[in-house]
Amino acid sequence: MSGDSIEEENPQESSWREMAVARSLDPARARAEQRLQRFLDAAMELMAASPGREFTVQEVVERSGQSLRSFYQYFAGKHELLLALFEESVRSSTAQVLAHIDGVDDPLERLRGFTSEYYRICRPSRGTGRGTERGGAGRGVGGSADGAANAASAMADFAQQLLTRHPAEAARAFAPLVSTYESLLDAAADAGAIRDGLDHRRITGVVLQAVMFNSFADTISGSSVEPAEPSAEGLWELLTSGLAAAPATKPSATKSAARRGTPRRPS
Amino acid sequence: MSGDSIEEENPQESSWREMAVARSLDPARARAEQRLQRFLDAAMELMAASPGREFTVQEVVERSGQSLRSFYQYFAGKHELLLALFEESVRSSTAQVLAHIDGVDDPLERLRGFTSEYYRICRPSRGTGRGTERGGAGRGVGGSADGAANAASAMADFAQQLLTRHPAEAARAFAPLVSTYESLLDAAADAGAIRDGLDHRRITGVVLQAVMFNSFADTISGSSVEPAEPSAEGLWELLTSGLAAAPATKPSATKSAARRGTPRRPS
DNA sequence: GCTCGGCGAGAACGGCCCTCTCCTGTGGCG
DNA sequence: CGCCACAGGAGAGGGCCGTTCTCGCCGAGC
Repeated sequence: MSGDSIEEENPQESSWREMAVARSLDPARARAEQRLQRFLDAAMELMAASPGREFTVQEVVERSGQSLRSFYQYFAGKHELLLALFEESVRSSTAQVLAHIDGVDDPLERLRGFTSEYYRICRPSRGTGRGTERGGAGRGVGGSADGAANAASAMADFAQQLLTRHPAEAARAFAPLVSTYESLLDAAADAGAIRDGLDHRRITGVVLQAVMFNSFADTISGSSVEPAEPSAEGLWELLTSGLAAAPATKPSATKSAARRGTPRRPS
Repeated sequence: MSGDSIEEENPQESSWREMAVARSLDPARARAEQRLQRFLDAAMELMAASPGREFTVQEVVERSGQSLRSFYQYFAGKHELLLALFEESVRSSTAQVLAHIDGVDDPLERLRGFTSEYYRICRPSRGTGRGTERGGAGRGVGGSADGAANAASAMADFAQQLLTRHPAEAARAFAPLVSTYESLLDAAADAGAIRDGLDHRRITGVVLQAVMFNSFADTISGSSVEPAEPSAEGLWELLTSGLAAAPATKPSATKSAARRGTPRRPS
């Protein structure tokens, strides 16, 4: 371990040496990264093109205009491609949701905004709106933010698999989202907006899981795909107030939020 | 739709006709049901034997001592076998959980008992305790309750797939559990134990989903597989009380439950 | 005895992931 | 200008799996 010290030499000498090597390697690296990105883009396009369907490696290869051989040079297997896609999706979703609550100051409101926006993102076939069908491919490494966000719902499909079959990698992939949410919880707790004594890490897991897989709840309860919009509010309201009978000492803000959530379905 | 009325004839004539046909078919039907059950049992044994792993049709066929041909006579595909297994698992889980709260009277306590017991059932590798390795196969159709319950955790693995790929069937399979939970909610609401104005159907979906896939929450938050026991209480407590800052009118039970949840990890 | 339906055995097929080999285009070098 | 190294495309092939199909056995009824 830490065996690179074998090659240590004078700092300045090694520095220009590295520079030279880097200059020689840089184009190669750039090309490699672009090729890799082409695979990622192709996969994203496929997921966006027919959501719910599982693409095949062949399709990715064909769409990317590269070869199977190259694919397995860059990814140890299909699984790694999916993992990379998923990581990027989590990263970009986190960024998007953070941007959404950018101007908000109240910690509880920030928590609410984060939750409901993440809910919206994870909702299938209810993305940012635009299709991104033939979106530009081959940007730099960190460029395609909205494409990733759009595919976030399709990602949830894969998230299950990842969560059950490769928990460690899943945890790593979720890390940015988790730490973000946890710090939002911390801030809310510091402000006294939520109760004390909660295990924020665990709450984070429960909430994110519930939000991400909320569509399952609709399916389980048989309400198919209709409800669409209002359940973000409903979920948030359940999350904050719980089921317990109100002791009638709640501040009125809770009340009004609850009222908006459940307007006696006319069905 | 509703096209079976075409074959309607005189009631009495068709009745003895049916009787005769039934008498002729009955042994055949019995044999058929037993064969079918052998497939189901074999699949359950496989799931119990190596949880998490996905069995193959071949394995089921071999273990059941029957032939591939028979398999496809009884099931349109692997998918239908899984669906049958899943339906049975839901049924038996529902029964088991209902039995668990059998002597309880207080509606809120019944709700709590149902929730936490279902949580326990869905917890992976934390079944009723016994292994059921070479459990008896070939009972009647509705007999193998504990085997099904034990495999419930492995079922969750499949539940995801079913929920995303065949929502209608999934909803049908979940129906008994859903209606049971919903009626528990209704009872609790009638007793004033939970707030008014909640959409019980939707709450049912959300809660069942959260409980069933709670292990995902642990994975997401990175707490791996350690937490085991206490989170059933934690989840129930979150569910009833929510996140909102307590107005200091809660009974002290809430406090003590929360304390157990967050012992400041020494890592 | 002879046929006929149920069923086991298992070959065959197609789709998938992945590996491996062949071969071409390209760029550096004497 | 000829040569070599090598990245990368094309695609055949192997293994696994679900699914289908064919064959042959065996017991039951005419």
